[in-house]
Amino acid sequence: MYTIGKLSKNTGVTVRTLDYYDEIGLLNPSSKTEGGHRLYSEDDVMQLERVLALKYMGFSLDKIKEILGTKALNWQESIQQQLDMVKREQERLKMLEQALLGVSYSIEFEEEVNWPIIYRVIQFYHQDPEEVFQEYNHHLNMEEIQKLADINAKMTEEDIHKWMEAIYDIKRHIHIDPRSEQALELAQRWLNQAEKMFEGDEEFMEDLWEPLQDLQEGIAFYPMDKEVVGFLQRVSEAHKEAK
Amino acid sequence: MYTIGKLSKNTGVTVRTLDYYDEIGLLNPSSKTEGGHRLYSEDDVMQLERVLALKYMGFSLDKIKEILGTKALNWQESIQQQLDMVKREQERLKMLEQALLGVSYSIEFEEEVNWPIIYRVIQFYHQDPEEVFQEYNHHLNMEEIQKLADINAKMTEEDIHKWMEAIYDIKRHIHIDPRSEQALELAQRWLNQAEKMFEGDEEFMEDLWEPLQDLQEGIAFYPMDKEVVGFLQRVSEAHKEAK
DNA sequence: TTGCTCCTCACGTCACGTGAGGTGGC
DNA sequence: TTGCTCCTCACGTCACGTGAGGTGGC
Repeated sequence: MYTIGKLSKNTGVTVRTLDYYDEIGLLNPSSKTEGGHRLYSEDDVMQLERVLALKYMGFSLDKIKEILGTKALNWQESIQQQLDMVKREQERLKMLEQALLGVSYSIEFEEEVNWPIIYRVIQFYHQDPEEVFQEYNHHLNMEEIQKLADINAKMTEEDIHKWMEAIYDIKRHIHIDPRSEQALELAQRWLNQAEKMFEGDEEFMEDLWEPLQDLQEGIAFYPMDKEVVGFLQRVSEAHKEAK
Repeated sequence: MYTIGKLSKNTGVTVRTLDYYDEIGLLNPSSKTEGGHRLYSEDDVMQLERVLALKYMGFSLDKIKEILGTKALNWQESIQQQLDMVKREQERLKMLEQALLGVSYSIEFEEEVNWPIIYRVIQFYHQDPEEVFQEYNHHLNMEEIQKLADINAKMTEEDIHKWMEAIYDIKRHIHIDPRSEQALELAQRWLNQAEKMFEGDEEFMEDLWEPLQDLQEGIAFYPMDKEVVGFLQRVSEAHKEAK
């Protein structure tokens, strides 16, 4: 038999927590002293261990009560629900991370806080992953949109950084002579990063080039915009002529 | 000027939420009617948009109030803090996911809920990722422990499933003749999966073989245990002799 | 004037933390 | 008997949701 204090010390759970579990009927001590002090048996300790295990698995106390109270419970179903929740949360965090990185890099490259850009980044990541690219649905079929979403999801921190760096560099030199060495270099750097992200799938990149042209206030491929697309086209044409 | 209802409709934020933001001083309407109804200006709308953007980035309302109230705020620092939080949370979810999968597969293969195994899985994932493998620190150096932790972190759902399947199959046939075809097949299946997880780094696998031998009640490489290690050794020796 | 909108309380949420003021147990 | 442990309230947390009961505005 353990007093509440002993049990607390042995398990690392606070007295208040045990008190609360008693209050909500999750773990009632199997006996009490005459004075009303709680006494926990070995079975109670086992029950507590089960509670803690389920808590670690992310179940709510209500759900734990249900799970431990039901004999023929469908464990696999409960676990599957938890797994679904974990996966949704992981996706949400992934988007949040990309949004934060996007905002961070935009501040880094622009050297000031640009609210419209923050809104665009947020909007971009706020939607459902697949909805983001729906604006291309005039040009691309579902399979291609899925491919785009996958590429986006796979972008690492470094990818996002390099991608934004390349584009901001172009924005800073948007008016230079497209036939110059520097212009070619800027375009080349952009292309290298694009190829890395698209894993060398040049065919798909070419398919995307057309929709990019009438990218209006499109926010996909942030921070690409019409100016940058225009620059890349000028350089590309200048390069073709030179050959 | 917008009434609270109009603003609510335009932004999708509930009236109660705007009411609350007024209450905590996060967004006070810039004017009121004689009767006390709130009137929001265009500037107020802008402020609300900023609040929503920051909220999406995961900041608390208190923190948002601080960010929007300070002129020369260190944005990068705040964003970095958020990113750190996101990363910690992602790690936690990754461990939670692996623990849930471990429990799910243990129920699937054992066809019943085995609490001791659940505790072991939970304990295994409950620790800090690198602490988990500290029990090998007599045999491995820090670099190798890090390598082990990396391999563990990279295990996909399918890896966990196949790994556990291979081991449970061995447990079910633990007493068969190590020279039999079936024993060789079981060992081979285990080896294939191990090689896949270790990305063919056979040298490292051999370094691990020794510590595995005196795996006491070790919980790493769950659900490996001494019995399984013994089986694999018997098969390996029988195979060498046969050659 | 009649709806509709808006107002201000006020309680509930989830899993406890943090006291307060009083008593049990060795 | 003296500390220490334990007891039962009771408020606070975070960002609102959900009423209740009453008034403003076109």
